Amino acid sequence: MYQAPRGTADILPEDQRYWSYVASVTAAAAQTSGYSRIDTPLFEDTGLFTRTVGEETDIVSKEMYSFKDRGGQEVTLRPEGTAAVCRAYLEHGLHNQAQPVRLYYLASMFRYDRPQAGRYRQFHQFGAEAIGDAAAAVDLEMIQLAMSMLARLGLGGMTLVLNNIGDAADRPAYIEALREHFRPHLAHLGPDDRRRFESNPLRLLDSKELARETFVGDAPKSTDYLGAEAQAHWEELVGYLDALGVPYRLDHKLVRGLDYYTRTVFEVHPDEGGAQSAVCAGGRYDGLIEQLGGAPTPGIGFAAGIERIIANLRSQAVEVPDVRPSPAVIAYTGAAAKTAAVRLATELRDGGTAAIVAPERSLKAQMRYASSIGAPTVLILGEAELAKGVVTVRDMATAKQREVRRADVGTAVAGP
RNA sequence: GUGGGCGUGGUCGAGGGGUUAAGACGCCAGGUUGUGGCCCUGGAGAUCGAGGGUUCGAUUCCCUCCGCUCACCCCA
Repeated sequence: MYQAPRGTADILPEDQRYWSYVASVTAAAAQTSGYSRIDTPLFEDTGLFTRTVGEETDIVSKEMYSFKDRGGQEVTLRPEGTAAVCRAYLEHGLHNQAQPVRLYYLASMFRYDRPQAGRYRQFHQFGAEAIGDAAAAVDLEMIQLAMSMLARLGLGGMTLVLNNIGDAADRPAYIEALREHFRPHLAHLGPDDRRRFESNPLRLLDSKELARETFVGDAPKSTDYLGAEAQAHWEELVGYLDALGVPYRLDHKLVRGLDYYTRTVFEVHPDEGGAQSAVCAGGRYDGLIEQLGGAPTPGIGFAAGIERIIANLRSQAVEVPDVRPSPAVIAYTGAAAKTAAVRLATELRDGGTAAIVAPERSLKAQMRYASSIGAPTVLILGEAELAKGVVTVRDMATAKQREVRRADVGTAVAGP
């Protein structure tokens, strides 16, 4: 027997309601903030990701679904959305439109990870990007979009975590300061953390092994190493958040895994959550467009994990409407009635009324079938009805039924 | 890639080295003459993840592999 590939999942009819709910609510939230939908290809040139996300990041170095197509092109199933949106922004000259350009997407992403709770190899993200405006007000807008989207979904207990990792120019001094700070403790570090010390000292800040160590809490803060402009930008953003009463938690240990982030970085976590719990994460990427060959252009965005959002909808028991159809069922007895049943079903569908013909069983079994699929009404066609030119219309909720002339069935079923 | 837990019919889930492997849900059919949801009865459906080993005999013990799952790395 075949199984779905590791880390992938089938979305069965009974679960579809969560997906359509999330799709419609997130789209409405995005549009309320002025964001337009964009869709980009499922795969891209591999170089798009290696150059933007970062060669040394785990995403690029070990998690990409890359392959060579029949023409010899190196392509990769997209592991994240921002790079592709920026590519499209440049490719279609969106920098010639009024800036900033506000875009959102809802799409599958692919990462070759070991699956665990809240993490899949094929997963889905809602993402929003605002490209072409460096103003702190846009940072605020992006954060508000993330938070309002979660609120619209009916999710509570979400905490915004915020930090500022400075501009690319600020980074070297900060990294050096971190190394200085951790160097005396090198002897106490495990192999993973020694590796971090060398490759990416920022990662030491969110190391789980070191989470209890006081010398991590005492580590230098990136916000103390901001250049003048980044500092002003940061103070403006925090000022907005405070003025508007947006609750947030400043976390100097929040660093993000992708190379392109600058200045503002943020995540949203449920207060109750397991290991892989962030539902939203994002930040500013002021160097990315330029890195892709465009003019220096600021940008900011975030992505939300749909599977994680749905997990929270379930755990918080948020009411989500069922989207499965509930067609009228046409029951019949006798061979002659079958043709009449098929004809009636056709007419109803042509008139826009959902209708199906019951499976060929006893009337009792047809009724049971109609009941179990949640049919609101059953239309019964038997010898008696055929002879009289009527259809028996049974309301399944009230168990009341009446005879309706054949010609009037369409309006009787469709009407309230 | 590393480590822990698990792997019995569609689903959940007992059991146990030896005649026909419980039960529940679901599915199908009946409970008289053309009618659902409750109830009752019956039925179909499992080579007990795969391969190998120990044994007179294994689904039950051992090994390997595969899969699921949780955690690490990392991340939505």
